[in-house]
Formats: sequence, C-alpha cells, structure tokens
Amino acid sequence: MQSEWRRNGKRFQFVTRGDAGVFHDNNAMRAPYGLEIIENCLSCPHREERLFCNLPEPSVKALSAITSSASYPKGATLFVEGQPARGVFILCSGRVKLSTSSADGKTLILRISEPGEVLGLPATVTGSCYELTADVIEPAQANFISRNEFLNFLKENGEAALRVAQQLGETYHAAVSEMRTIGLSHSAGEKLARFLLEWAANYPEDKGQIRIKLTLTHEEIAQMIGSSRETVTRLLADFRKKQLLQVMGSTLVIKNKAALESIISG
Amino acid sequence: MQSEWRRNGKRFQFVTRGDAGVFHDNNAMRAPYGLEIIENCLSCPHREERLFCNLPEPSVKALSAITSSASYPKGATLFVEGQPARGVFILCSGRVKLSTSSADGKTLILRISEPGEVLGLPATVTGSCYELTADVIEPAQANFISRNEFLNFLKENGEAALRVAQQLGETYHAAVSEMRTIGLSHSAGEKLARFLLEWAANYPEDKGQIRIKLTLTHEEIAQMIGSSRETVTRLLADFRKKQLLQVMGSTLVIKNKAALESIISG
DNA sequence: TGGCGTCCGTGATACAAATCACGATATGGA
DNA sequence: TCCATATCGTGATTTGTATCACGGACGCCA
Repeated sequence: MQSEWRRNGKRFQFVTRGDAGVFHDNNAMRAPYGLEIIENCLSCPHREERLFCNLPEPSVKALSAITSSASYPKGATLFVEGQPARGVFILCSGRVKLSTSSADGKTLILRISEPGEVLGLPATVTGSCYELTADVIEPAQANFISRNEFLNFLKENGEAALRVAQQLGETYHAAVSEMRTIGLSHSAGEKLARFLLEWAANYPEDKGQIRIKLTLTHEEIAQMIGSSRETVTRLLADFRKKQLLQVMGSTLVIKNKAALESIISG
Repeated sequence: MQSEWRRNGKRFQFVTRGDAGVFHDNNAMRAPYGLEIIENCLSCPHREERLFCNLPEPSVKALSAITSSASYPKGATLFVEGQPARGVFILCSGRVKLSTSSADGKTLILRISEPGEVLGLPATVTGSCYELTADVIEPAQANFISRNEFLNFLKENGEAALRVAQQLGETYHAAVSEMRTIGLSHSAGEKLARFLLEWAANYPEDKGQIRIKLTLTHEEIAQMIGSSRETVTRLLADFRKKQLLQVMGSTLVIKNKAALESIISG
C-alpha cells in the first residue's frame, strides 16, 4: 500500500507498516517520521478512561488483542481527509489537530484532541472516508485498531457498541458547539471570545480568573474561528489592553470572564 | 410535566401527553398544535429503511412495542435546544428543520431532516440535552421512543446499537460538511454555491442540469450558510443573471453546474 | 556565530457584505 | 373576497476585516 496526496500545495506520501500508517512531507529534507510499534499494550493509561471503561473482562482482553500501540512525533499525520478509513486511533498521550481544508489551501480546524479520545471513529463505523485530517501537534502515543477487527469486536460486544455510540454523540456535540462559535457570531471578536470561553470551560475558575494553557499559534486560532491570523493578533492585543486577559508564553489568564461573556451577548 | 421556554423572544410552553411532547407558541392566538397519537405502529413506511433495517425479527417486535407514532402540523416543535433529552423521533414523513440560535436571536440552521432520519439521537444516547431545536416545516409524522426504553433496547440488541453508531457517524459527517460550507468560504457567493451543490447531490443529474426542490425561504437559506437574507436574494438574482440557475416557484434548476463548482475553487 | 524559518506585531488599503429603509408581491386565514 | 402577514426585491450607506506589506523577535541548526 503506497499512495500520494496533495495538501496545502505540499506533496505527501503515505507510508504504512502493518496497518497503522503515517504521512510525511516529501518536501522537507528530513528523515521520514519514525513509526515505532511499542507493544500490544494492555496498559495505556487512558485505555479504560473513556471509551471502554468498565467493560467486562473478556471484552477488555479481546480488545487488547487487536490493539497495537505506536508513537508519533510532532508533525506526523495519523490520517488524511478523503482517505478510506483504515481504523480508529485511541489517543494515549500528546495532542492531535483535526482539520479540513479547501482546494485553495484555506484550513479549518475543528478540534484539538486530548488524550483519551478516539480518532477516526465516525468514518470507521460508517465505512466511509476520513472526513478530517489528523496532525500530531504534541508528540503522541496512540493505540490503533483496524476497521475490520474493530467492527467485529463491536458486533460481539454490544456494550462496547453502545459506548461507541455515546462517544460519537459527544463528538457531534462538540462539532455543534464549534459551529455555534463560527456561525452565530457577528464579529471576529465575538468568535474569539466564544472560543476562549469554551476552551476555558475545561479549566478551574478561581475568583473570576481562569488560567488556561493555549499551545496554539495565532494562525491556528484563526483557523479554529474562521478568521485571519492578523485579526487574531489584533484582537488578543485589544483584549489585553482592555484588561480582559493576560498572556504569559503559552499560558493565558482570563482576568474578566464576565466581560468576555458580554461580548458574545452583544 | 409542564414548563416554559424562551426562544427568539417568544414564549413557548411545553405540553406533553405520554412522552411525546410538542411545543406551541403562546403569543399566536391559535389553538395549540394538535398532537395525535395514531397507533403503536409497526408499519411506518420508513421503519425499516435506515436505522433498523434487516434487524432480526424479535428485535423489530421489541422495537415496535416501545414506539408510539404521532403527527405534527407545520410549525410544531419536536424538541428545543437545551432541554434534557426525552428520547428519539424517527421521522416517517414531512420535513424538520434543525437549528440553534444565539441570545440575540440570530439563528443557524444545521440541517433539514428528511423522512427516515432519526432526530435527537446524539443527545439521547449521551444522556445530555438536545443541542438543537427541531421545528416541523412540512407536516410530519414521527415515531417516538423514550430515552429509557430506547437505551434498554440498545443494550439488549447489540446489532441495533451498531446501527445507531453508524447513523451517528453519518450525522457527524453531515455536520462536518456543513462546517466546510460555512467555515472554508471566502465569500457569501462561495457559501451559496457550496450549499446549492450539496443540496443538489441528492437529485439526479440530466446533462449538466439538475432540478432540485428547495422549499426554503431566502431567510432560511441565509441561516443555513450564515449570511443575511438580502445577500441571498441578491446572489440568487446574480446567479440567474449569469445563467447559472433558474427558479420556478419552489423548484430550482441548476443550469451550469460546472460554473457553480468553479466559484468554490477560485 | 550567523543564517534561516516560524511566529508575532502593526500600518495602510480595499472591498464584500451587514445593515437600514422602503416598496412590491405573494400567501393564507377569516 | 379582503386584509394581515410573510416573503422578496433593490438602493444607499457604513463598517468590519481580509489582504498586502513590512520589520522585529525568537528558536534552531549547521
């Protein structure tokens, strides 16, 4: 199995060993991203955390038998939009960017996946093509399960199938949420405020202030809210000037949550 | 069970008989939308079409035992965004608009549901709140299954759970597709072209021409592509002037599909 | 150490599209 | 049939923000 892809004007080549593939950029004169099969792991720290927590013991064993773990460096690509679904990736560590892009190179990021999430699930269960591209933005370790084995497993384990349905429901929920920030805003400022508040929802609040970690470039933020890099820069500067937030490296402190919320109300 | 909601400045009251509820607008001085339990139907024409086609016979029986059918007039609301999920609606006939709206009344339509689709599925399986509002735009008949009974059914019927997962995957796919039209376009014209082509994908092509039925107001189209009513009117007029399409009442003929596609690309 | 690539900051400019405002048509219920 | 309401069509105006252009800061590697 070997094929080529184009994305953002760069040429990509698909390299696979076993079933878990990884893409590398042929234009960059570097060694191909290493793909290292670590083990048939039973002990991923997130194995039981979300998708298959508390499954009956036989199911867990059956699952681990078909799972293979691999690690991916920053910049690696788990799968590409439009490519027939090979299977699912259960993210154990690191972070992965899920995006789609148009013919002219514009990119829309739908989601930054955290450890514990399952990537490629919708396409795998429906048997269609991956609808998004998954790029590693922080060195990641992931468990791969091929489509056939995964579907067979689900057929045998009704409980797991229900879990999968739930995970899909949550994924959909997140997508709708993302659509709201992009589609219901009158201005870019509103979009950015919505984005920051949603991002902050995962962090604890301490008397009106929230410290959040935002390891994204302005460019990437722009791609998440559907605006340009420059406006993101300007808006962040603006928010800082208005004492709404504070930036120290990759950590961002929301100083005035209420004011941010009032931006999205009008 | 009785409660009130606010949406777009109007007051709604929730009326339920059995488990299938319907909302009506108290400001309109009309009789409440009728909710008429027709039968515990085994014979919905779409029962077997999508979600539960070819299930083993006992499963079908179990399903029909917990299903109740009702009909809803135009303007009725099956469920409202933010309301705890009561169950799923399997649409037998008619069409339903799925939307979300912001505090200031702006509305984003995510999808127009056709017969055979299952509404409220994501929220029901995850046990959260409906993330969208479902309004009937063409008189509809739908089968309702309450959350508890539906989940129990899924636990007992692994095959059905898998089917549900697939349906959810397709729903997600459609959502991503919608995001692309809204998020990846540079201009409103591009969005409209994307929307029309996607809509036309369900209709047969006859030597470059496609006749599609588009029973949506300009306002609604605007809410689907995230722009204003006026620009939709202007753009449609523009497209007609350029011989890209032709409008006769609620049917729309795409005369030059290639040209529409070229709008998207550049 | 010097070069190179990526990322951030900021000005000037142009243009698309939201908004406002109004009239013309359709539509549907009493 | 007639009136009320929804929907459409179009002009004038204004504003937000994409885009272009450039310079500076920083990290990385030869």
